Order: sequence, then structure tokens, then C-alpha cells
Amino acid sequence: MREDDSDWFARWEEELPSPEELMPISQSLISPDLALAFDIRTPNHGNGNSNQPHHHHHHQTTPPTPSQLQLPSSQANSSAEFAADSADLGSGGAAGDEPARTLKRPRLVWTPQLHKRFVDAVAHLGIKNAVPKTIMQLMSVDGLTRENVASHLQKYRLYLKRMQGLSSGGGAGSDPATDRLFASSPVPAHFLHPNRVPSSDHFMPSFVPIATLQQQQQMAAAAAAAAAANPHLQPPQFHRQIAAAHFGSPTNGGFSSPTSNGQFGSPTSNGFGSPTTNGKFDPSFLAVRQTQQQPIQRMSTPSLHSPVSNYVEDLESANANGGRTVLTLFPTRDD
DNA sequence: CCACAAATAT
DNA sequence: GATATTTGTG
Repeated sequence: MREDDSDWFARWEEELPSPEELMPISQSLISPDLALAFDIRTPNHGNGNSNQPHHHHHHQTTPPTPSQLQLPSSQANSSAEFAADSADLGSGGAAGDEPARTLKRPRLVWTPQLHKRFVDAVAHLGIKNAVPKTIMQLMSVDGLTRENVASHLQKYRLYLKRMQGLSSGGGAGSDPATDRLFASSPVPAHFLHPNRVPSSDHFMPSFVPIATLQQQQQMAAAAAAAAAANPHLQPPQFHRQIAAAHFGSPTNGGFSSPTSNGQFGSPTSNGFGSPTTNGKFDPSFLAVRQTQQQPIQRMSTPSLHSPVSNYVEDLESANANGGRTVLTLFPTRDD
């Protein structure tokens, strides 16, 4: 076993898109729930209403299209502390209502990079501990939900099964497109054997989740804010990766064409977990503000979410595909 | 409550 | 077609 992951972390880190390579786009994702909760609207606070852009939605309570989060010209800026100005949630009046209730999240697009992260997480957790929740926590990707991971995991398992099935024979000349994604990441040896204990798997050194994008600054700002609220914040520990809405690979090898799409997502419970049963990894606490709504899933596991600062939605993407919006977590760039 | 797998829906 | 959601089970 050439488990020379003595530096898997280093490798992992390196394989991440470099700040320069990524972020050709300046879109970020803000949890819709969060956005709504904070009642974020265009900084142009002129009318507290006008929830309806010229977009004629179809019937249904199409929750306020997650879009319209247009940033002024200066998105990059600091922590412009949005929120706040919308203090009138009490009456809410017109816009208020309870839109966030029926909000649907956008379909997650599993880019090779994201999948890689997924595989890495699973690999290092050991099959034993690789359950959706844990994986999700380890991946530390903002916006990723347990369901997202569970769904993907299910598919991935089927893929693994299939792979074992035809280890020696078979033509296997054509793998479903699905397999392409999975094939983009090497399957760790132990995945194929049901016999492997995570013993040798060096568990991560506190794993400091990547921090790449320049938006990191924003996260830093957010973190600072959180710190303010929660003085117990530790030093640079982990930053969640922010999810950027992107779609259609730019000009790379062309992996996933802009075909699938989805809706938007919200945070819910992608916080961090604590060593509930087994003390697996270190817990973490970031302070975040969860506003009304959402019963907040018990704090059995202090989960928090990192507030993303800038929020811009990609309107064009919706067009390209007939109305659906594709959300891909962090830019794609084959590694 | 959570994980899982299969079926079903979008 | 890829992902989400539902359903049933452990």
C-alpha cells in the first residue's frame, strides 16, 4: 500500500484551484434562507418591496427567486453588513409572508473538484465513518447538505459496486456519463475492499479546510463578525469553502456541459459537528446568526454556518438552459 | 434521529 | 440525464 499520504493534505491543498485560476467569476452564493432571513435586497433600499422583478414566474409560490441579489458595483467590499437595514420583519407586510418555508434549493452540480473532495473525505474517514453527515462535515463546503451527500454517496456506491463487478472481464467500453464524473477521481484502494479499517488512515490534522478564493477576505470578515459575537473563536482554523455559482465550464476540457441545472440551496444543517459519540475530530464553533424561521435543528451538534458576504446571482445561466439555474460549487478546472 | 437502498419525481 | 425527494427498513 503506498499510502504515502504523509502529505495528502499538502496534495489536497495543491490540487485546489489557485486563487488566480479560480474566480473568474464573481458570483458567490448566499444561502437563500439566509438571504431571506436577513431580508437582503438590493442595497438600493428604496422600496422595501418590489419583490417581483420583471420576471413572471409561473404559478406556485415560487419563492422569491433567489436571484436579484445584485450587488452594486462594489461587491468586493468589505463587509458591507447588509442585513440590518431590514428590521421591519415584524410586520413584513407584503413581502414578508413566509416564503423561505417552501424554498427549494438548487440542484447541486458535482464537479470533479467537488467530487474529489468528496472522495478524499470518504477515503480519509474510512468507510466505516463515511456516512453522509460526517462526510458533509469534513468536506466543509458551504451549502452542501446532508441530502446532497447522501444522494451522491448512494450513486457512488453503486458505481463502486459496478466497478468491482467487472474487474476482469467485461467490456466496459462505455460507461454512463455518470461514471465519467466518478472516473475523474481515482478510487482509493480500500473502497473496493469491504475490509479496511480506518486505523491506518491518518485522520486529518485538524484539517484546515481550504481557503482559497480571495473572497476569503470576506469570510474573514464574516469570521471576524462571528468572532465578535463569539469571542471564543479560535485562530484560523477552518474556513468553509464558499460556494460559487458557476455554470458551464469555461473552456477547459469540457467536463460537464451546461446541461443540468438546479435550484438554489440553503444552509439548514451543514454546520459543524461535535464529537458526539466518538470524538472523531475537533469540533468547531463559529457563530452565526440564524434568524427566525427554521426551528434550527436542535443543537445536538452545534452547527453553524459561515455567513457568506457577497451574493450575486447568475441570471444568464438561467437563460442558457431554459430557466434552470445551475449551481456548481467552486469553479471547475480539471486538475 | 440517522443511514441506507430502491423507487420515483423533477 | 443528473440530482432530489420519497418511501420503507434497520
